[in-house]
Amino acid sequence: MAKDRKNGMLVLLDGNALVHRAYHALPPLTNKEGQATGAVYGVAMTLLSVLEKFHPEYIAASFDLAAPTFRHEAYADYKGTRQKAPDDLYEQIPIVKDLVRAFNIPIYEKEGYEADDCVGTIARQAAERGIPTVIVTGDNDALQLVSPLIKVFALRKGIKDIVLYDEAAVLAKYGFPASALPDYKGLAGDASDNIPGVAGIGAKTATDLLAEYGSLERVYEGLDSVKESVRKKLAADREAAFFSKKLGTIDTAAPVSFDAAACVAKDFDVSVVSDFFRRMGFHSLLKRIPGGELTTNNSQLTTGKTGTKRKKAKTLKTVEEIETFLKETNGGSVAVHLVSGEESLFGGAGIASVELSSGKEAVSVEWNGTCKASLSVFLADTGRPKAFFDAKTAWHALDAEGVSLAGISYDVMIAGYLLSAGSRVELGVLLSEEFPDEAFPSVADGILRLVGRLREKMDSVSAEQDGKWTLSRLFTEVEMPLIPILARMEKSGIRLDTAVFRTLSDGLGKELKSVEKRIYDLAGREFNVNSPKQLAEVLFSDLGIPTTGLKRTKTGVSTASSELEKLREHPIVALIEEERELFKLKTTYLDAFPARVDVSSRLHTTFQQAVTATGRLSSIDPNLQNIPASEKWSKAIRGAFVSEKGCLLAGLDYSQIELRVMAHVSGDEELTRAFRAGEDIHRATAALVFSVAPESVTPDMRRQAKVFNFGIMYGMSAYGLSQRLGMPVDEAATFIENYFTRFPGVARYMESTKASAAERGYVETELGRRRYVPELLSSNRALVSAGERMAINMPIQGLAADIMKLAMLRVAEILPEYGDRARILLQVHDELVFEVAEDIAEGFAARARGAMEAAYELSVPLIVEAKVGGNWGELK
DNA sequence: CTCGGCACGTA
DNA sequence: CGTACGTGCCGAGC
Repeated sequence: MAKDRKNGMLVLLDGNALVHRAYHALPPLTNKEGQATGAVYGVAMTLLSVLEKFHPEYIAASFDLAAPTFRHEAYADYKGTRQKAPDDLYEQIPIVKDLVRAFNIPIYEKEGYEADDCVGTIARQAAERGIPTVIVTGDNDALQLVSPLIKVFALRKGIKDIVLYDEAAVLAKYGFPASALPDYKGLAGDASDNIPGVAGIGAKTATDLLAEYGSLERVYEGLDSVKESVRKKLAADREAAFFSKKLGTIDTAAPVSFDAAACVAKDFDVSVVSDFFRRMGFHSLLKRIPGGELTTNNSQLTTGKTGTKRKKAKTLKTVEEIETFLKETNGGSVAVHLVSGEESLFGGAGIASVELSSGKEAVSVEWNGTCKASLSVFLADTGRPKAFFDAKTAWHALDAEGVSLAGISYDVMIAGYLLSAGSRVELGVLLSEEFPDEAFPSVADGILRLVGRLREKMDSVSAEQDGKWTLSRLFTEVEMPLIPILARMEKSGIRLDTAVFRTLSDGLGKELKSVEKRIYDLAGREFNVNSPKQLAEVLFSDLGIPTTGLKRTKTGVSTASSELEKLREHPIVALIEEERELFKLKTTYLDAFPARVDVSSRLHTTFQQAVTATGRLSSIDPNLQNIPASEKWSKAIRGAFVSEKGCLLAGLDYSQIELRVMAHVSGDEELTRAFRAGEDIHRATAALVFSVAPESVTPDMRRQAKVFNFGIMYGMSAYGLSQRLGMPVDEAATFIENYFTRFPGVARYMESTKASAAERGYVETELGRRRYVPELLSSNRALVSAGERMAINMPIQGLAADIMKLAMLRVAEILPEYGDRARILLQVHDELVFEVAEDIAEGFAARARGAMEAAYELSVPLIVEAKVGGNWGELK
């Protein structure tokens, strides 16, 4: 939970306690020099988590110094029973100090004092000045410091298991207030520090005494009223009790003094921290430092906030300066980069500043006051063209602050994606690929430069495309206008009846228990059914089921359901399949989704526009494009996706869009004829390949033809087909041969696509969307075959995706007529889900259907089926 | 802890 | 040895 910027909070790190905790929580890691780094890694992880979580305004760390403390001088056995920590732990302490210094964090330490004395003293001093403080430690001793202004962030078992203790949490844990913890040690002692306490008094008695008397002193004052058995023990060890309390008390009067100015959390030098992480081999942590992924080994390219080697963007502070800057752009395109507070580990949530670049000049503007107001006008102005990397995310960030974004003219993320669909599109990657030797004064400047570079590249691709459509047209007329539509869909979300999910989950939980029990009975022992490894062991070794004819995976015999199918006779197989099915449903959907709904019970996905190799959208966090649709579960699960009161859901899906597209791109006469005649395409296919009259096609023949139709589009082999249909390979081969004789246009399409892909290295859709297929250049035959299948499929799947995007644009055009009474919620590749006011639902569905069918002209009809209902389950 | 492999949900 | 995705769990290895 990110806090506001300037929250005035102080974070104090107990260096030694964190090192100890991290050392024991992680396996013994080493960097490539063989240096032990496990504890350093753990502390680095913790530090990053703390910064990401609190964004403190002040921060400091403390470490023990070697000299003995007053505790050792007063008590020779202090920590006497503690095993000396291994050398490779101590070796890491100086490295952890380097880590802390790399982050520009001051260190407080004092000879004769332990780190927690320094931490306690600083915390007390800060609290006296009204500064809220969080102590980060791996040690519960610090809990005694908890007060209204002081909290303790304590690592427990691992390093991910962290609890933030305030007064109530300490009281709940111990049954007495935080301040009484030293008294508790006085009574019960502390074996880990070899603090004796009162002999014979343990946790239970100590807690009872403190709950009643409040402190050690009061216990002894009221000794007469304590029951005899305990009184005797207390009386005998009076001196030890007070001495133990003293030993167990953190000294908050250590000779250190909190210097707020010195502790102000400064933006650190990204290159220093990233160099440190590289030296340690912590490559996975690089991406957690803002701008860290943009740094190269020797920090040449640093687009983070504080790289030292590049000139800084000028910071504008007044509305006049902003207006002057905008005026000088002469209405030209301005690149915009919103800097979130999160991007600085010492910032906070929300937008912190905005970087703008006109090409001539790059500036940064703080996001507050009149500057924010002035920028808002600019951002909402349709007439001011603005370029972004990932405009949709910016749209949401601005929307969250009540600012509208219009005039999105260029998104370099989308442009980069269209130019290299399939490879990952990240700003840092694009910049270093296009401008390897340059540093940019601001991210916005890099974006603006990319606009120019990617536009040139796209123009040159478009120049070699001779159809009606080109990559540039696809970009300008389809992908760019789609951005605000997707943003609105994501913002709308879809309502989930969480009660339905919870009830289903409970039911499935019980069902799972019973299925598991039956599996264990049959197996003769308990094991983890969800572990393919353990399952294989049980099936093939314990139960002795023969593995002949089964596929193997890298790690052993496959237990995929298609393989288990072959073991049907054994009663355990059906149970395993049921277990997997129920488990998947429960964990992926039923348990995960209710936790993600907003206050209105709506679930918001993110549609990714720049990831798939074919032009489809993808849906993540959560994926709403793979909600079960099977006969068995769709009613229960999709039924819980409901319409708002007074509204209905409308589901409009393209019927057989990919097969229609295949008919279109292949020009196959028979396929085209069947679609034009409105025939059932699978039945028609079956009639042809089985050489029977359409009316004599049996359901099983139709099922086989359906498998076949899809198989063809994916470039399926005879072997694959035989597997799917459970027939011998030669029979499947005959089947395929027969198909291609009956559909010669499809055969020609396959061959010509493969040939042109091999020659040019890429395939395209009719709208100019391109996919490069480097696999075709491989010398590995399997890879080439895989490449051929991708090449065959992409123009089909891709054009279907293009058509759907066009349809979304056409539908979005009619939405304003309905005001806020109709909106798009979801896209599931060939289906759109709308939420519409009840009274107009049917009428709207008819309009939207018309828009979708007219989205693009194919040589065969595009047919859309529309259904209206109160929930998603009723729409199929 | 992080990440690859497996399994499985969708079109 | 059929395309395109995302997610959850396990278990090896960092």
